[in-house]
Amino acid sequence: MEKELTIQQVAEITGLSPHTLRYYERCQLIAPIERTSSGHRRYSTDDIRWIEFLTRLRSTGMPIRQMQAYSVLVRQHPKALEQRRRFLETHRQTVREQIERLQENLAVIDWKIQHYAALEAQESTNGLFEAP
Amino acid sequence: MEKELTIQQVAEITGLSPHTLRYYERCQLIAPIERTSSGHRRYSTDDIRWIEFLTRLRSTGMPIRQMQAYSVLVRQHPKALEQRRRFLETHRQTVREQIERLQENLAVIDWKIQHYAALEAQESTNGLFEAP
DNA sequence: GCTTGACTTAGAGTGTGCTCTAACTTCTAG
DNA sequence: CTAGAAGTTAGAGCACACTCTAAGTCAAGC
Repeated sequence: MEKELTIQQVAEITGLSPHTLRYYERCQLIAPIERTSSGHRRYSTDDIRWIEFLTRLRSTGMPIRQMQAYSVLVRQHPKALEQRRRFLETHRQTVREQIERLQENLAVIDWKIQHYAALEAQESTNGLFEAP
Repeated sequence: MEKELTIQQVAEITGLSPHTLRYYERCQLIAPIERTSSGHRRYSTDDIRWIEFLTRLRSTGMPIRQMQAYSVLVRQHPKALEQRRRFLETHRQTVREQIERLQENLAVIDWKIQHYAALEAQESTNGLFEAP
């Protein structure tokens, strides 16, 4: 059940490079991964799940420092559920604000596109009148 | 009508630092700004408008390189409306995708928060049963 | 047994987008 | 007139998040 995956396989699954996977482990975003007798990493499916959640935090703009704090919290205080929840709630709020700002800016870009389209239309109409 | 603003005033209006404003000019995101006889910059309201649009592109994740390309297009080919529109349409698409990804990840974070809340509730219920 | 390719480490290097420094000039208020 | 605040430049420095290098070890197929 608990598949043991190589770093290369995990890289393919998660979309992170082996370099980045090792880097995340060094930064303590990931707990020390199991090793074979020869020192090669073998990832469990739980590890994959954790890495996948990490990448969600990352791609919602959470800095490495904060991810570190959360990772340490999860590993060292597994029973501090409320603290974890609060941490995620805070992040959720920043993500919501991020989305809102993006939508505002998107609206302005939309408006500009409309504006250009209108100018283009006007231009071609003028063309018609100018060349009877 | 055309107010002439100092770099400090523009910094306050736009939220960019004077350093960043000079940097943007060096990178050709901004056309060379008018100068007083002594060489100090004086920004026009049109300059402000342009800078404000730039910051929208920036905060929707457009890299400086692309902003450069767009700026040069606007300045050097003021009549290439269709090209500008296409450029913005392309960017609009990437912003939409960005928002979508954020919303997906937000949903997962939401789910986790719910999950923690449920565990917390369960814990306190157990507490009730354990201490009659 | 040997080759080829994947894995290991510590540490250096890279790209992006600012951000600051130093040395100097200029403006402004008293 | 002068102090000090604000402006100028070229270029150096910084924070972040990777990304790569070098030198070596290990594993799998022939």
